[in-house]
Amino acid sequence: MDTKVTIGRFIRKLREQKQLTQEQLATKTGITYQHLSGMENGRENFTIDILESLARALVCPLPQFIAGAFAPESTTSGITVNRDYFRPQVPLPPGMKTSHLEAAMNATQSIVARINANLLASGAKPLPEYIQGNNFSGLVSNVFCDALNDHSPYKHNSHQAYPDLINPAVKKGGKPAGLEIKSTIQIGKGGESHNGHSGWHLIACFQIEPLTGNVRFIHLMFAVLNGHSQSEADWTYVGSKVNAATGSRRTETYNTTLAGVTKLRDGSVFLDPTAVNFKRWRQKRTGAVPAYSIFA
DNA sequence: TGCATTTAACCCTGGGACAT
DNA sequence: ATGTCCCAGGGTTAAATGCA
Repeated sequence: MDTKVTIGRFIRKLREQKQLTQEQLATKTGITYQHLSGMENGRENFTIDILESLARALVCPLPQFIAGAFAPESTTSGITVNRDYFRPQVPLPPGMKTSHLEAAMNATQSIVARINANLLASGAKPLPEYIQGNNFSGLVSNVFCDALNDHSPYKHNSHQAYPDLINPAVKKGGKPAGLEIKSTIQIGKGGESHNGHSGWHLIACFQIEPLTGNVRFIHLMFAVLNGHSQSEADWTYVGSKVNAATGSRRTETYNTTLAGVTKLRDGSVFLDPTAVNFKRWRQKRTGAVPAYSIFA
């Protein structure tokens, strides 16, 4: 679609939402209503100055204004993950397939994009700008969990219980196979949690597009980690400390050790090489590099 | 070698459920 | 009311690495 038409339609949409006539908006903007009409219908060009005035009159910051105008297209294109980035040789939890992951990743990206498109279309900010960063990652983690529930054999566990997901069809020692999900924006971070449990873990790294607020998965890694109480634990206890200044107590936390992080990195099942430069990551392992590893 | 960039390590935040 | 167990994570910076 022609850019003038796209922006023009968005101007009309915002104007109607604000219940302004063309004449009223034109007066606020300092242009004639004929000029505004021409812009709304994609006939006339417009300068940056006029766009700024329009955005101001419509109470929508210019960056969000531009993003909003183009957001509907971003919800229908460019939000599916690149299949070439999957590494099918990497071992996955029992019953999990890369096709399940692909569907869940696309569903997650799509949900966030649809929320953002609605927000931007009404002149609001994209979703991540309303939410503190760590909590937004929590949101992504929750949406991704639900998408895996819908698109894989791994189903919701009970609320706030470990692990996040279980595969009831695969039982080991009477217990269903479990999968713990973490999501983060920090590339290659490994795991940081508050339980340090044993079992399958999935770390999903994503990026946030600046203007649209949409998310894009760039790295998924799987590993079976040893719990903090095991002899060769993949977690290190960080402890519960009191901030002397605020009195705030830090929640008990476990970080994955470099050995645990190496296991996870070996299990990189999806990696966008344009966003993740793993070649400089450190490793700590006892045995040989597995054939499926990105380091092999 | 010196500067720029990236990573690993460490410190930090919010909340709820439940037993005592 | 308090403590302990869970849930969800990010931000900063010294050190390591890349590169001209």
